[in-house]
Amino acid sequence: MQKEKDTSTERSILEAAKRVFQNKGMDGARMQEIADEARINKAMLHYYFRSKELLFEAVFKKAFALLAPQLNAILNDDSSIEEKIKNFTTNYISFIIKHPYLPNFIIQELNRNPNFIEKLATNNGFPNIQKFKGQVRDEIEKGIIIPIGAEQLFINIMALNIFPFVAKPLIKAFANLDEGAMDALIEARKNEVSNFIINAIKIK
Amino acid sequence: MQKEKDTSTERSILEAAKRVFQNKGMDGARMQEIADEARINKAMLHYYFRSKELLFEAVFKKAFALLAPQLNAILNDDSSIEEKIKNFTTNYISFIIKHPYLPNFIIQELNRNPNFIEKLATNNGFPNIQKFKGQVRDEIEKGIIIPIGAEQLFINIMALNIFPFVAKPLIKAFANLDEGAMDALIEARKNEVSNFIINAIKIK
DNA sequence: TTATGGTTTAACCGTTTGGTTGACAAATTT
DNA sequence: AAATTTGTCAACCAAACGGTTAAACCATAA
Repeated sequence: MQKEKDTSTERSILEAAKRVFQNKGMDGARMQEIADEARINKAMLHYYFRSKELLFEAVFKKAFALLAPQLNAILNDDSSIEEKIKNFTTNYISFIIKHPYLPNFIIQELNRNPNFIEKLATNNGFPNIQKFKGQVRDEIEKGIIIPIGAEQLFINIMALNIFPFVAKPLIKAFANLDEGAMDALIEARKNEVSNFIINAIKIK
Repeated sequence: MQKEKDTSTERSILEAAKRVFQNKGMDGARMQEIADEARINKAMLHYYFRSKELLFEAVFKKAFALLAPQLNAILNDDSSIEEKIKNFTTNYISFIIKHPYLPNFIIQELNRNPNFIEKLATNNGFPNIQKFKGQVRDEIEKGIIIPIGAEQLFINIMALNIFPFVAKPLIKAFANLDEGAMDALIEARKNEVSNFIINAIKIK
């Protein structure tokens, strides 16, 4: 029929699979539901992707490929740490507001199967902390920021940016927030978070 | 046989169910596996808990009941915010090191079924932010800490404490850490995190 | 000793699951 | 236009699933 490698059928399967896997996870997802969502026969899923496992892998890799460049922005960019934190925080939160399912999906499935990350870690473009490490040491030496391990700072930045999306139902309940108030809180974090981090590490 | 409400069988089912549910989640867990783990017949699971759903609820509520008092420590305690942050951080991280599965389990299952939290929110002892809110406003007025929304501060504290456990596989990969190095990093956070937060909010 | 009532088991059941098959339709090649 | 390849479907399958049943088991009370 078509010669394009990306058949329209293949694309609609991937989109449907993305929606279902992200809502229900690997274990909770059903092949029949994905087929219905894509409005095709269940046999087609196997024709294009052979098995549930492989279809899931395709979806997962695509999701991860979306996230990775965002993280490389803070790890491999050349600007100062303060600038990086400001840019990353605004950009990352805007990005996740558009893909709210993403962090949860990746974290959940990586915990289910930690070896999974090895299938990704070999790819080039996989985020790596080396350059960031050097930069942190540099700015500490120059007296720009207080002494802190690059790994700890990196964890803190990730945590403050990602956690609210992951723990949304929990936070909503503890703080008595409805959906709208929670979204407003997250929106405000675009500025709040970078100020918080910079306050914590910058020498005035 | 026994008249105790907590039969040894019931206890061993709950323990087995905890292990299996925490590793595989509600959808990934199998009743047969729980039975094998508890070394009893599968029918016993239904005899004591009627259905998978109810068994899961029992495990989930128990897990949540373990976590809730930890959070109330920071929300409803009377000491100053600085003291609370210091105590909470050390205590909470020590606590989670002993129950590393907990945050992930609760977050994962709450995202799968957000209505679930309503079954818990009615209980007394359910964490609530009201008192903490007043305290934050107070210390801001007195010039002890910088202006910050209580909700934002609460999210930040939760994020910095909990996130590393939730995102462990991801962080390990990005920072090229083996299990031991990662554990050392987390251990160090008992002090790191409270310093970081206090640096960020305290007026010197 | 024998009823009694909670506890435990092996075997079973209907349904759902991921996956397969074989026939057929629509392109592509010859 | 015939032959071949690629795409699509309804029907099917064996295995796994959560849950049930009926009979056995066993400590205690009568």
